[in-house]
Amino acid sequence: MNDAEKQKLADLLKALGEFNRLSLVYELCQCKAPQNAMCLCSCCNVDASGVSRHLKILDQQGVLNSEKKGREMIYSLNREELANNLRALADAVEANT
Amino acid sequence: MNDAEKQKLADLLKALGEFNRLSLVYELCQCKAPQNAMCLCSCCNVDASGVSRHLKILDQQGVLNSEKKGREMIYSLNREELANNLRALADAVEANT
DNA sequence: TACTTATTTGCACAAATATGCAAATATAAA
DNA sequence: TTTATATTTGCATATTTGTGCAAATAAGTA
Repeated sequence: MNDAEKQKLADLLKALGEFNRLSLVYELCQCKAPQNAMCLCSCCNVDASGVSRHLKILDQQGVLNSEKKGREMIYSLNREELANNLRALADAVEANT
Repeated sequence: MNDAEKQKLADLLKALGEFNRLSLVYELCQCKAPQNAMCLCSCCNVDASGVSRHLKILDQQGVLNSEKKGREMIYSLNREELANNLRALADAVEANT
């Protein structure tokens, strides 16, 4: 793994490694249907602008899928990619044992 | 998942989500045998005190096993626990799909 | 058009974080 | 005991990060 890949993974883990952002991930985890940002505010101890910023960070790291629908932003969890990234690290950790 | 568990997981992910600490994890990943801190310095862009601090953080989050041996601290990767934590999150992410 | 709602952005600020250096500590070796 | 090596800790500092508030933007509704 080269430095760029390692930095990318570190950025992903850092994005997940904040309480309110992880709460957003778990909240979206429970949702069958995509949710708008206001709907996600309730699981967080931050105001709308804070939620917006957290969602943006998660989106930038590929954790979320986002789509603008009218005046709303609709988010859903990018389940497969996130799970794959986590499992790849788990596999690496157990390799060379 | 309650708040305490969520905070614990966030702390683990944050510990992993820093470039030099993730480098240490990958370095230990390659090692068959446990390593002392000086030996691990080489994979990091920080001096010995910085490495010491990073290793302490990883240790506190259960990522590493540590043992004092003479004047050295010997570290190894807590492979199974780390892999299990990552896979548990991956599983949660893909649940309710 | 005017009004409401959803989201983002600019700003300020407090707290956390990563870092290097020097000193302290611990332990092995001469 | 003196010296060398490994690690930790205190301190200062620069940077990053999370946050709220108010204003700006975007888009639906009356």
